[in-house]
Amino acid sequence: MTEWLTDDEQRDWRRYVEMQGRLTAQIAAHMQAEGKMSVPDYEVLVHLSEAPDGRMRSTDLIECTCWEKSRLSHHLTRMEKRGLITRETRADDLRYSDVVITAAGQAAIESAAPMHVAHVRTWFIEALTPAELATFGELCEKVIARLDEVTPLCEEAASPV
Amino acid sequence: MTEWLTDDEQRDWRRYVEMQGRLTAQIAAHMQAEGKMSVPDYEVLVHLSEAPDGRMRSTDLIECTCWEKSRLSHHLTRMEKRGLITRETRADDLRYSDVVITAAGQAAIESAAPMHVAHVRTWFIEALTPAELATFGELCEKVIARLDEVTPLCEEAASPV
DNA sequence: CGTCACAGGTTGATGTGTCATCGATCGGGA
DNA sequence: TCCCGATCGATGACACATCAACCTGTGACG
Repeated sequence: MTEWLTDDEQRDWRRYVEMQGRLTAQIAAHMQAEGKMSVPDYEVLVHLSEAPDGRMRSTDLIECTCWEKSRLSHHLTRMEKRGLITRETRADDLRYSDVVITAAGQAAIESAAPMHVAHVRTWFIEALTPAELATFGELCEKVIARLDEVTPLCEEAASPV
Repeated sequence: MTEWLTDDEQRDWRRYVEMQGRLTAQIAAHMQAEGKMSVPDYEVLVHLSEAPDGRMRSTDLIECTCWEKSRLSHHLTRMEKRGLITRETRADDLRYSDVVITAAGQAAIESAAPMHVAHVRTWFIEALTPAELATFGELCEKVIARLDEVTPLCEEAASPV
């Protein structure tokens, strides 16, 4: 309707943007410095380490992470180079390939996880009371619901003509 | 204290992570597709277009954006190549240089701004009631306060020994 | 007047994300 | 049996972010 935001809307939007930028940067920097890995590395390793045999198909990793397949592929190449994972083509269907966590990857995730949790706790969870945190979570959920609802419409609106 | 998060804490943290990832991706993708520019382009152009004469020193842009100077320099190089800005060394102090928005840059920002506002409105602001938005903003503010408070301590804690 | 520390700004190397495209394999229907 | 479409995954080109090193005016201090 309106073309611009009200002062209140703008204030709250900018607060969110500032918070998310700083929180993301803070966590990424410390993960890199102390844990010797990037946030994306961490994400992949968490999923792998929770999977049976520390092994998953690429397709399932895409599902878990919501990444694009090319991003995953590139990232796995780099992680393989660093010795955190290996790739194995599946015998039963040659199109698929398994991603397997290595011992080094396992060790890395085990040392990084508690640190990451501590950071989330320090910079985010402890900033709010339990009730506030619950409220915050619900509001995030509402935004997610909005995205769920709106995204398909946009996809359709963008393609025709 | 604890090494892991409670179920509630984890749920709310993951909601936040999902929301922020999807919202960021959604906005960036549409800015690129419809506005023909990236979010960083947009940020630079907004500041320039608001400055008198559409002109600012690099140093002041760094101040506004909170970017590293090398990031700004690289990005300005790309924007210059795309014709959105030009650079001019200042006559009075050769160390400084001015960044100036071009007519094309002005046109680009003027067409992109309402679109960006509409997206923020659609995917974020309208997902919440005004009261909820205000609450959300306050909670963000609390997290920011936490970051303000903790960051200097971390800097100190990270360096010694 | 030197010279020297420093700040503004650039550059190159490296790691990362996205897009478009491609090669290969499987599964189903003529 | 043979093709055909769909799917998995990889790749190359490019945009972006960070780090470290660098060049160069300026201004302060001897």
